[in-house]
Amino acid sequence: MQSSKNKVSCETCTISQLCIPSALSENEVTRLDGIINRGAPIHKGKFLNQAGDEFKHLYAVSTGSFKSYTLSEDGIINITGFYFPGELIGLNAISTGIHKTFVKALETSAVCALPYDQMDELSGDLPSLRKQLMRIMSKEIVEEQELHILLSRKNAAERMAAFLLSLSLRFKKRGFSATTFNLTMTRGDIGNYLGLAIETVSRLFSQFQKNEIITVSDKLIEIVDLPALLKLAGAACDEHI
Amino acid sequence: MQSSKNKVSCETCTISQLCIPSALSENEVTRLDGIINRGAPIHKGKFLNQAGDEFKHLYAVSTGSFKSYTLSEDGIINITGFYFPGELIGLNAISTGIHKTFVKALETSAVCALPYDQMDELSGDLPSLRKQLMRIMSKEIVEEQELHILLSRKNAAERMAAFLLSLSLRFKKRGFSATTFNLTMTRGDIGNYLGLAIETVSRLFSQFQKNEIITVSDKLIEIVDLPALLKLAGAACDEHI
DNA sequence: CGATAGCTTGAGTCTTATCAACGTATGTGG
DNA sequence: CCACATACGTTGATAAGACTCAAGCTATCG
Repeated sequence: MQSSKNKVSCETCTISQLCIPSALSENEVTRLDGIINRGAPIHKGKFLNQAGDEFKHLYAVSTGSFKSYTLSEDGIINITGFYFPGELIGLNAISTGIHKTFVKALETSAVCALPYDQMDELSGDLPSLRKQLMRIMSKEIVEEQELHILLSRKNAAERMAAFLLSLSLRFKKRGFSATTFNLTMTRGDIGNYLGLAIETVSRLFSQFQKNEIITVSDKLIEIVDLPALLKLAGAACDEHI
Repeated sequence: MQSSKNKVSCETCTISQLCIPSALSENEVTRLDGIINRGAPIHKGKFLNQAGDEFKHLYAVSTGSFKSYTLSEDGIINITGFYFPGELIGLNAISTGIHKTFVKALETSAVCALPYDQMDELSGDLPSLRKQLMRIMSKEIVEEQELHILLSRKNAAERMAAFLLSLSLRFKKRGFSATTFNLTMTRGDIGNYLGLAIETVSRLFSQFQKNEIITVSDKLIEIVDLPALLKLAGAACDEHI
C-alpha cells in the first residue's frame, strides 16, 4: 500500500516514546530503522488495507487517525477500533496472514510500514524488541477485555464517558490537550463502536453539554468537568489523575 | 501456584495439536518440554492466580476448565473468559507483569506451567516457537474483537446462540461431542460474560428448548437443531459446517 | 445552488433489566 | 438422618433504557 520506500528514523520521531522504540537501546533503534519505510500520505477515506489483503506489514501510525472495521456478508459494518499516532495496526492479522478488517483514514494520515517477516527475524536477535512486541500485543488484549467489560456491563452514558476519557488520555500522551480535541470520527462511527444507535450518541452529547460536563461544537469537544466524566465512567480511569 | 515440578512431555500429550507444540518440530518440542512443569490438580473453586499476583508463568490448560474475571473496587465481578484444554491463560498479564484477573477452576483441573522468561528466551532461539506465540496472541485479539462485535450489535438470543456454538466448536476440536456437552459454568457466569441478566439466560435456554433447537437438563446441553442455531447466531460460524 | 452526508430532536415501541416469588440441589451441623 | 442454610435456577409482572421511525437542520462539495 505504501508507494515510496523512503527511509525514516525512529530516533528523530516525536512519538517514538509511544511506539515500538520506547523499550529499545540506541543501537537497537538503529537496526529497527533499517527495516522501516514511510509510506505516502493516505488521504481521508482511503484504505490502508482492505479485508482479504495479504498481511505483509504492521503499520505504526505516524500522523492522523484511522478506523478499522469488518464488513459482514449482509453488508453490516462493525467498527473494531480507532488508531492514533504511535499505535500499531495489523496485530490481528498475524494469526492468519490475511487481513480481516478494512482500515480507513479518518483524515489525511501517514504510517510507517514494518515488514513483518523482517520484524520477526530481527526480534530473534533483539530480546528487547521481542519483549516489546509481546507487551504491545498483550496490552491490546487487555484493552479489548476492558472494552468487553464496558459493553457487557455499562449503560449508554457510561460507555460514552469512558470513550471520551479514552480519547482524552490518548491525546494527552501525545502532547495534545487532554480537555479540548477534535473528533475525527463521525457520531455514527462512535455509536457503531460502542454498540449504540447514532441518535443515542447525539442525545448523550446534548445531555452531557446540558449538564455542563462537556461542550460540543460540531466535531470539537471540550471536557469541562473531568471529575464528573470520570465518575460517570466508573473509577477505572486513574491514569487521568 | 504449581507445587510439584514433575516434568511432562508435550510429545505424548493428547491435546498438543491444539496447544503451542502444533507448529513445532520434534526437536523443538523436546526443548519446549525442558521448561514445562505440570502443576498439582486444582480443585473446583480454587484459584490458578489472583489479581495482584506477579506474572511468572503462562498456563496451558491440560484438563478441566477455568473462568477468568476482574473484580472492581465496588465488588462488581466481570467475567472476561472461559478456558478449556489446550488454551493459554495469562497472555493479558505480559504487558504489566502483574495479573489483573482472577482465574478460578470451574471443575477439578490441571495446567502445564510455562515459565515466561524461559519461554521468551527459547523463542529467541526457535523461530517457530516465536511465530507460534505471536499467532496465538494475534488469535486472542481476533477473538476479543469478535466478542466486541457480538456485544455491540447482537441481541440476547443471538449472543446465546453464538456462545453455545463457540463451546460446541471448542469441544469438537478437543475430540468431544459437538452436540452434547456439560456446561461447567453457571447461568450467572454466562450472563455476566455475555452482558445479559441471569434471568434472560434462563429464559433463553427455555425458549431454545421450546423451539426444539436444544435440550437442556440442568448443566447438560444437547444441540438438536444446529442449522437453526447457526442461523440465529448469524452465518459467521462456517467452521461448523 | 442543489445534492449529499452528517447531525439533532421528538414520539412511540420493544427488548431486556429489575423485582419478586418459588423451586431444586447440595452440603452441614445438630 | 433430618432440618436448615446456601447457591443456583426458573418463571411471571413491571418498568426503564435504548432503538426505531420520522422530520427537519447544518455543513460541505461539486
